[in-house]
Amino acid sequence: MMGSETNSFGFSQELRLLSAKQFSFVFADANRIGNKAFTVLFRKNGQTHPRLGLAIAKKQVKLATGRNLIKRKIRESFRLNQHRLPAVDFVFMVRRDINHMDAKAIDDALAHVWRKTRKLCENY
RNA sequence: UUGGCUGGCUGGGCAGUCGCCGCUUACUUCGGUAGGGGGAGGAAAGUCCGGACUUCGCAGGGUAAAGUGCCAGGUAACGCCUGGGGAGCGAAAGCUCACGGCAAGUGCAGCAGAAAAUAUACCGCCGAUGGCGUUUGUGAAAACGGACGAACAGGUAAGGUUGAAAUGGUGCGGUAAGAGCGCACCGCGCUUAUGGCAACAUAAGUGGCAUGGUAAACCCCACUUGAAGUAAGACCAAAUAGGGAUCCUACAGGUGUGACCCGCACUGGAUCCGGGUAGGUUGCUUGAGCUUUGUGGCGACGCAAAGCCUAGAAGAAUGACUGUCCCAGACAGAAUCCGGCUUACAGGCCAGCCAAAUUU
RNA sequence: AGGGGUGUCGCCAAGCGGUAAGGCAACGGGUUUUGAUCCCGUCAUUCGUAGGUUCAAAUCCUGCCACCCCUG
Repeated sequence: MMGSETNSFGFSQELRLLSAKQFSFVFADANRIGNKAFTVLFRKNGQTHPRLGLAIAKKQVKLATGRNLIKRKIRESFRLNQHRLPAVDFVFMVRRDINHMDAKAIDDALAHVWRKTRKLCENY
């Protein structure tokens, strides 16, 4: 069942939010999910696939290595789960508590976000 | 072997699967597909210095401002590095040092202390010399002399409890008391000689102490510096607004350069046309490059030859998962590029040196 | 990425080489029947931190740390 029409688990340009306009579109009228690690905004995009945008603030995560690590984690998880997600645009923002979390806790937080999104979108 | 010092290297390895960003080759229905190959650091960091590169009117003169500060060398350049000198620390190997000038000028030093920069007043010491007082000797008297006293003139800077710092130090002589007043040694200054490119060192002579401290106080001396920064800038170009180039005239005023002055450019009129915001392309990686060998130099480093191409993004790429091995992986992520400095850093490896103990 | 600035008591701050002002707040006491007001007293051994210069540093110099602002 997974990946019935597209077998690829790639992460190309179409799956990302690229311009400021696309980000503004999400911010203008967004649904909000939160947990310990993230605040996630999402909005239906009218396409056949979901898209991902990242907004990892320097204020929340000080070190560049730390920010890179978080972005990689999110992208990786999104890449592997992309075919189970509804066609919405995501914008991920981080909370300060993420500094004290290990890799496994961040994975759990991401799984929580994907589950919650699916549930909310079924109600549309 | 233990402890210490110095210099350098390294910064998890291997295999598989799924992904990301350039390059290159082939195919292509021009969307892509397949193969090959590459893809963070020693600090990529702080932005503290120095350059390259680019633009501004091409940076000329003077002032101001800022920086550097023993000497010599290295370098594209430096506030960096190397070697040397001096001072300090250490038993040693070795380490540390903003290390020009207060005998050009000005300023500053609370409290305490006699006094804080002027060698003089005060306390004190002396009172030899001169005068004064008392007493006494000689003498007829004038006068002359002796002893004692006060501290009037005067001499003196030895001593004076302080302080961060007190006007060369110690000893001997000397004296009324004292004093570089004299002498010896030490310190300091000056002169000469020798060694050294020089900083400086050594020796001899000489002065009789002059030159207290503070320039990370103003300052003086020597040397250096135009400014901004790749979001610099260049090119292609929807929109919108009116400007731009060339020639001529004027030199008053205004505007412009990192601050000011000089200097310089522009502003006026006539003639002729294209302009440049969003967005895109470029700048963008071959470079004071790396490796090896030889060679000159104590060394930093230079020279020569051969070989190599080693990230270039634009929401921003190196990761995730699984297995396995070990000592269980620190600090940390390129954004124009180099040379340094500074700061962070689990551990591991190599070389040289010093000390102690032991063994041969 | 580049450029600029600020750190002094719980808060707002002055001081810029010689003993760290002041206000608010807090605490203790007085006045008052009680409260408010008012009055008196207490409150900084290391001025963000580590060194250096000086006899003496919050102040001068150097290196770090934290926070804030500007350009786009």
